Amino acid sequence: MPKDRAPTRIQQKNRAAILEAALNVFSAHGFRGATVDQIAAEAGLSKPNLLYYFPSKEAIHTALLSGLLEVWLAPLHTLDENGEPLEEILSYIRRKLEMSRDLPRESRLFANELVQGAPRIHEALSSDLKKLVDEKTTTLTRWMDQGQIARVHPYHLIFSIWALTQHYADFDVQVRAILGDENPFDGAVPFVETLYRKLLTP
Amino acid sequence: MPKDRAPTRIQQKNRAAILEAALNVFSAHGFRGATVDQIAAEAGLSKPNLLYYFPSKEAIHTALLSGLLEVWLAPLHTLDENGEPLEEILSYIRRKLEMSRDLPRESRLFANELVQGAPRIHEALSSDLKKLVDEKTTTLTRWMDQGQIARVHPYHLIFSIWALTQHYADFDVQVRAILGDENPFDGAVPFVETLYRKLLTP
DNA sequence: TCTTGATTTGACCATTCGGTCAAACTCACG
DNA sequence: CGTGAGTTTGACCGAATGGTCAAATCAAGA
Repeated sequence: MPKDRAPTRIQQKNRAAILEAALNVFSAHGFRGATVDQIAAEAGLSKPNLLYYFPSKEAIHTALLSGLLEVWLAPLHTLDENGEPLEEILSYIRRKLEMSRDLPRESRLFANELVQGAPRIHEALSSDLKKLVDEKTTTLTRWMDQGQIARVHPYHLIFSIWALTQHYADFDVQVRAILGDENPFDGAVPFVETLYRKLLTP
Repeated sequence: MPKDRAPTRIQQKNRAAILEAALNVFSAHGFRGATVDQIAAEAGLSKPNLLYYFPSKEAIHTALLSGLLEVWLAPLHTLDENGEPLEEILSYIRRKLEMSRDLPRESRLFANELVQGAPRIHEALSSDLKKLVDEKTTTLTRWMDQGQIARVHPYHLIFSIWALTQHYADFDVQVRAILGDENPFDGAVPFVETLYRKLLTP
């Protein structure tokens, strides 16, 4: 394996290619369904060469997940307690919808992991994610106490946003099977916006 | 393999045990992640004995999916065009939530399949499912035309119901990691009901 | 250029997996 | 009981898979 000194150009390029390929393969087939050969082929490397950069299939998956968790939670981080409540929530929702549209592989990577019981990220859920959500629900609750948005169960409000937005990435095949040629997001954006305006307007 | 005459008691019992075990294993690990040995062990049979009842792993999966698709879509079938619109929709939603609570394995079985592109049920999506959804959106649209419920995009209304209700089964680990000991459905039922009342009240 | 560490690979290995088969066992019924 | 169909299994097979290793190749600095 490469020394843990400053990474060479080749190391940077190959590590990036591997993670990109792994994102394709893991998100499409799940951890167990993905093969090292498949990832190596997609990254343009031989299998032993790939295993020169990451010690195991599991290590690739872990690196991918932990690297993307930050990206994945970024929109919720930006929910600003000092902003205008309804607009803050709506712009969070819009960003989540954009992520479903622009980063569907990332969404499906997490969906695969979660639906199978999150064996590899259970830890992060009950620590990092819970902490972040608790922090933001505090803000939501304050807004409700001040009558700036309608009072609803704050945790379920967040769950509903996740469910509604990620549905378009995770279950894309189903959505497209029903909508046909219509672009899902053309209808989804105004639908979801209307929904949350009606729900949250006091 | 057993003759296709009237199934014996043993055949009935073993076939049922296999499908039950397969539901456990496939819903927890996905198609690729499940092994025939695992299913056989859970059904209390040896592997060759299991393969005496079903010709292959794929055949078990197919039998399971097609058998459950009917169950899965039953609640939407019962949406009655002659009923009271909002109550019809709300009782559909309640039934879907009950299914997430009582049949989470079935939900995750389909979720696993869908998130990986539905390679084995794509056909059923664009025929049976689309037909059913088209039929019901016609009813929804008529209700909107008559001003009995608010006008929203009918397809996205259905997607939102699926997303919100199935989320509690499919991403159960995540929900529980955040809610802790609180029973998810205690909060989900009133939350979702409020949401759709506000959305759909004209 | 030469050397040394970084990179790449063909060959190989152990294990797992889906599936087969012939032989053995069991059950229902005449 | 006896017998034939229905049921069960141990042993086995070929392919796929994750991973290893020694040897070969490459690249950059002295």
